[in-house]
Amino acid sequence: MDTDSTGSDDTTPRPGTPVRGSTTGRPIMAALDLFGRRWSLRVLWELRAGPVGARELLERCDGLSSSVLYDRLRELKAANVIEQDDDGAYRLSELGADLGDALAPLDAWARRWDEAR
Amino acid sequence: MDTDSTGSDDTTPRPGTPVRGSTTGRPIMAALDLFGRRWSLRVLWELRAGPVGARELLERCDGLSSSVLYDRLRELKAANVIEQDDDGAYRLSELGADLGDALAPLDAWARRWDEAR
DNA sequence: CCCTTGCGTTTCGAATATCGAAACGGTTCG
DNA sequence: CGAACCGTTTCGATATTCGAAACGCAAGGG
Repeated sequence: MDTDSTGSDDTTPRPGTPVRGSTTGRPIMAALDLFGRRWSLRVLWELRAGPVGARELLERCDGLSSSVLYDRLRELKAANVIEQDDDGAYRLSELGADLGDALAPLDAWARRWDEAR
Repeated sequence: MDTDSTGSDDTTPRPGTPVRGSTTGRPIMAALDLFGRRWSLRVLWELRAGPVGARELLERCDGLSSSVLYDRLRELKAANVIEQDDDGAYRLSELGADLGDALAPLDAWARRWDEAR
């Protein structure tokens, strides 16, 4: 069924690949597509602190269903943002850790957003 | 239909409000919910450069349907991230402009992501 | 041994979000 | 008047997500 052992598929946004809503292939557009999928950013967020197993991710993200979680994990893995260690738990790749850092300003913004409520 | 003239509704994430997937109301969770909706980040991205009309937003975001666009515009407006000027065009609020800045590292990351492909 | 517990994972019908195209009302300009 | 543009709404078709159940596997206890 899937000849690609990496788990990638042609619906996973990657830089250099045409993306939903944009045929330019600009990296930011691929990123906005990938992270615009529900729970995508949240899963990333929960992985910042360190490796987390799939079942614990489900507990931490109340309302996330396992089917969608595994869709996201597949996509993020195919995008080289996360990896899976030998005991099955998921963790950010080197690139993914950078992404976590890139998301810090968003966290800071959200706090200002809260104060301005 | 809607008694609130600001256009807000109880499905629009706001800081201090319980959010899909989290009852803690932590600001970042509300943000991740709001921006995890399809086209949400992209619309924000297209507004960074300045005011844009709805019909032009539709052209810039190939694949975005008008119905969803207006859902997003309503949500972002209710969240005080964007505003609408007198001639109908949309622009970032002060808070929204800060958000645009907070998203810059994501753009930088996406480029590194592209290089590491 | 079996039985329970916890894990990562898959399946599939139901609920919801998004698409896609058409239309409405308003304004401007010829 | 009528064509062209605008912001906006509607609604059936399609895609995504939910939600709960189950599978196979490994570890540990009775």
